[in-house]
Amino acid sequence: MEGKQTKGRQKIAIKRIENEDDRLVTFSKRRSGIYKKASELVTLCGAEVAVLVFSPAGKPFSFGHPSLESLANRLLGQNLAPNDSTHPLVEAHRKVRIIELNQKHSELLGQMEAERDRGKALKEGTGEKSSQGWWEAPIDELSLQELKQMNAMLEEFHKHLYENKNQLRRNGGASSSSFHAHSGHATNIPFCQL
Amino acid sequence: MEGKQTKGRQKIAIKRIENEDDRLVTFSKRRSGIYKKASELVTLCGAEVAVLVFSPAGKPFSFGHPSLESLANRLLGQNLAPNDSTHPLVEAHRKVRIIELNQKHSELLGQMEAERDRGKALKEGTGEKSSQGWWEAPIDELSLQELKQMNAMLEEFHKHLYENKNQLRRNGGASSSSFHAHSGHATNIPFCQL
DNA sequence: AAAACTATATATAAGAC
DNA sequence: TGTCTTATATATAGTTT
Repeated sequence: MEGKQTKGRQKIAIKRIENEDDRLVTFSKRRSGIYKKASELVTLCGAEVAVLVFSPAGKPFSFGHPSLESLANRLLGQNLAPNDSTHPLVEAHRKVRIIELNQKHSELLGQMEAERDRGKALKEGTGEKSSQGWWEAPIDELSLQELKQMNAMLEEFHKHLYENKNQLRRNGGASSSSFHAHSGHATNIPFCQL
Repeated sequence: MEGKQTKGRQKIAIKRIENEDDRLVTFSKRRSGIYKKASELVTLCGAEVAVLVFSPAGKPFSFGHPSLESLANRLLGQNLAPNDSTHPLVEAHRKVRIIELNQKHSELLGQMEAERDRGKALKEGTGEKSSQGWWEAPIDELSLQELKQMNAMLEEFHKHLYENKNQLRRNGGASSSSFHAHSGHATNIPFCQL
């Protein structure tokens, strides 16, 4: 008699969901959906997948088959010998890497500063310049080696997130103010939520 | 009059696809699907997502969100004190953390047993969803500072890509055979188009 | 804030090109 | 491997419990 019980699934535009409640629910539902898809891919094709998600509030969630942690662990775990936590070679390499990064960073800083002054390029450009995701092409060519490094970084990243979240946050203000507006209590972070 | 033109989508069990061709096709299709989902999550909820996938052959693919690199960089940059790269306490704490992670991991392994992926979402098709790059939203919230770091990170990342691309690739042989059928020329990679 | 529940929008298995 | 099509399996928006 009455038309329908519910409106059923409605079409929505792929743009930020303004209503906070809806956004949160959607975030939760879709995150689960992605995990499911990921796990199916693993099972169906024997692939390995890791998914890292940060809620808009800044909380980390992740899913991974051998798992993000697994791979990172294997890597870090090695140097993680019984007595000596950091393998000298690894540390050394890392140090160098960081120094390089900093240099690179400085250079870019200058360029971007100029860029910004000339008219905040990134903000308004918006549309079409993104015809092809920047990660597409290059990533395809990544070596396993690279990926491992990236994984290790993620691991590190996560770890530090926990350690630092509540403590060091006086990093100059600027850097930390961006996201997670509301007090990130985040004392017990769901590490790998399935 | 003939019944149907095709059988349409058929139900399949979530278990390894034995036929290699089918498996590869499925891997490709689903990977794309996951990337799309990931990008939608980013756009809809302002989340940050990174997906890392290894094809059964060992070839890496990924879909990434800026914050990954951005945050990682900020972190690494920190402990990157002028003189001492690894603070003993931090190291110690890390060790414990990893052990915990491993345990956690073992537990989870039992529950999940699969995850994998596939990619490429916004690319080009479907016009409308790409009206706004997935990174737009989150980027808006990023401080210039963040952006700069992110760029540095990406730069570094890409650079290594090039350097290693032709060299270390003997990772088991299998890795190179799978995808990227067409010669990955990829000489001029679109770095980070802002 | 989680489950359940529709009704519908999407993703995709099969094929064909 | 990419692309397209078709018929169907799934994911999920909106609502309710």
